[in-house]
Amino acid sequence: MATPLGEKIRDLRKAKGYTLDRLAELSDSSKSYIWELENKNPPRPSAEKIGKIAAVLGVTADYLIDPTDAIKVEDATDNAFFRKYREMDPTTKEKIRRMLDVLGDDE
Amino acid sequence: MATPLGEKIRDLRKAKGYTLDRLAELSDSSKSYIWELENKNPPRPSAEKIGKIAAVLGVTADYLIDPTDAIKVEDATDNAFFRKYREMDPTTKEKIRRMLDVLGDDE
DNA sequence: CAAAAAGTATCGCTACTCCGAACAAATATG
DNA sequence: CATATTTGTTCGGAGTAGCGATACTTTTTG
Repeated sequence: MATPLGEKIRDLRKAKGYTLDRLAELSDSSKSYIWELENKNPPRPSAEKIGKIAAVLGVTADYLIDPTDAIKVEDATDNAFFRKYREMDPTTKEKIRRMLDVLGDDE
Repeated sequence: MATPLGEKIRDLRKAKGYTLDRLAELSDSSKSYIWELENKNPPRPSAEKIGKIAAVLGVTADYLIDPTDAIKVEDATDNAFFRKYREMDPTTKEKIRRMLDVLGDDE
């Protein structure tokens, strides 16, 4: 009955020790609405709400929005790659990005 | 008349050379709605729409949502790229990494 | 235990999302 | 030029986000 979004919000909320009411007031929402996000499907919140909730819960909006259950495992190789990538000049970065777009086409 | 969100979307759309129609179809929206997001005051899109639009434009949803200019496009682009990279299969990631090594030689 | 707090659930309402389709402006093509 | 095509703009309306009110159940706390 719960959606990925709902579970993420509840887990994060619990982890921070917030009640529905508390999270609601921190994110300019109502208790009833937070509850609906956690329990009712399908939730279709506004970007603004998700942005505020994400900020309060200390995660990115992208994480909440992503419908997959993205188990994020820290990979040292990936992180090293990203650090290196970030130091490249803009045009090189652009090239790499396009490379990924192309390679990403075939599923 | 234009909001921060609207300007961001338009700038990114133009930079990619997309028409309203093209961006609309890539992000499962309508032409008229994309236009409203870019031009009308104040837009309050759903998280889902923003997520799709952000993905198509190669930035994070957080960048589009953030009303202040705290997040730089370049950072948002890099983060969106990294997120995409991490979801690739190992052999593709390997290819990208080697690509970066090659391009990093010069300069 | 009793009271307070937290969670569950529904309803009515207003304002807004998002679309299709028609219209206008711009640009391509002959 | 004319006009075909592509792009951008506008509008009406169906459906829904998100709130406050209310009421009930479960959990916490003293």
